[in-house]
Amino acid sequence: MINNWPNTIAHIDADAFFASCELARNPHLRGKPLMVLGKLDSCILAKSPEAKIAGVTTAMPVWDAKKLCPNGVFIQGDFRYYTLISRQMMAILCEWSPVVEVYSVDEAFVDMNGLRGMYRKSFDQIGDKIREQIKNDLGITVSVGVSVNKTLAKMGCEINKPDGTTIISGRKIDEFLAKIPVTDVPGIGYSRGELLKKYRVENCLHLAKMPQSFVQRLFGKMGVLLWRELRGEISFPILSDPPPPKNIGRTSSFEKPVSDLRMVEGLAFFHLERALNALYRHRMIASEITLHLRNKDFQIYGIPYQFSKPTADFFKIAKVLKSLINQIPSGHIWRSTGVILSKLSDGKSLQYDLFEGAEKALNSEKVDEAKAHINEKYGQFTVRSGSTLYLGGKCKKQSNRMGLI
DNA sequence: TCTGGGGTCCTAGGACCC
DNA sequence: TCTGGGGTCCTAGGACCC
Repeated sequence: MINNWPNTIAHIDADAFFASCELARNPHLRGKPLMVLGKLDSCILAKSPEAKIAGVTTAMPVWDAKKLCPNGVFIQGDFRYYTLISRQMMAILCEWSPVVEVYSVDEAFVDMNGLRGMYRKSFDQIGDKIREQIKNDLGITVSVGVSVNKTLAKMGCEINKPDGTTIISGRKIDEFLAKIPVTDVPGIGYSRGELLKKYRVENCLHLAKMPQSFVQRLFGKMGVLLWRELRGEISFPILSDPPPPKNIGRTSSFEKPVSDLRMVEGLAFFHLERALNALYRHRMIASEITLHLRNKDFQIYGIPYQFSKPTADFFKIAKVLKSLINQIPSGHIWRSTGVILSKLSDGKSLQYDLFEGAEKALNSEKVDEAKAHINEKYGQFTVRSGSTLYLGGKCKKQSNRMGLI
């Protein structure tokens, strides 16, 4: 049988995900402007439709949102709960297709090839059924876009939000692109948008009809990949097995900028534990650590250190971190700090250094493994090192505010 | 826009080698 | 220390995403 859909991908995107999750467990708040915050007195991470109508935007500072919505409901984000709902949403998608790429906490790509025959339904009907099932089971709404590749599926998903299904068939691509500004293409942000404006390329159809040499010259390799997707070709296949991370970083701001290096040390060690928990979860080891700092003018300082061989040993890494903290230039006021573990490799290739004593290394690893196990089961900071106490009683508060305990 | 935290990919250019 | 040209590796920084 001839298949006039050479490739079919769906993009599923939850509508105002964090806010929808809160409304699902607090139905009495429906109809009110609701906003989810990163931490207290910070910025808005998600908002209900009512808050959106009032003019609240994502990343807006809380005090501005309070002016727009004096009677609004402000809720501190509960990322563990959102992760739980996210997993359930992904599980529903896996019931529909064997190939699902989890793209972010609230988004996924689904391989739709062959599903039409299997379910004896149109793509439109399948999209509607998926939305219906997620709404009934989880109490949140999602939007669905279906097209020939990821970029077009994602763009389609955006135009019928919330709670809509959009199909962009191969024949309808040009008609669709003509209505969409170039800055709505995922991969074209502010600066690429500004550049295209100078060439008077404003809608996506215009961009898709430009010669390849033009996009190559302007945006290099990435530009050509995007341009091909706009033309209905495939540059980005679905990755149902996520590749291992290349870096693991954990950073955050201080409540107020600080110059006291003991405060920097406390927060840096706090983030070292978080980063190592993630490293153990992935069963990986790191060859490099960078102490990450940002000053009050938003300039970034990174102080890197290369290990003689890849490691995941807490004590070894903590000692290095301490030495990096001693290298911090004086006379600065810091607004954020953290730790980045990079040059990661598979932990199974870990070789013990005979010269420093295999027994010590094994014991140290046992402690780390037990800690990771407990933290995985009972929460991230059930067991942690004493170094984070430098936060001077603020550690618990800080982590509470990030919704991590 | 007065700015949260966690990532990825690409590119230019310097260091180094023959 | 200057003189060539070509290759590779690495890093910093830009741009973008959610």
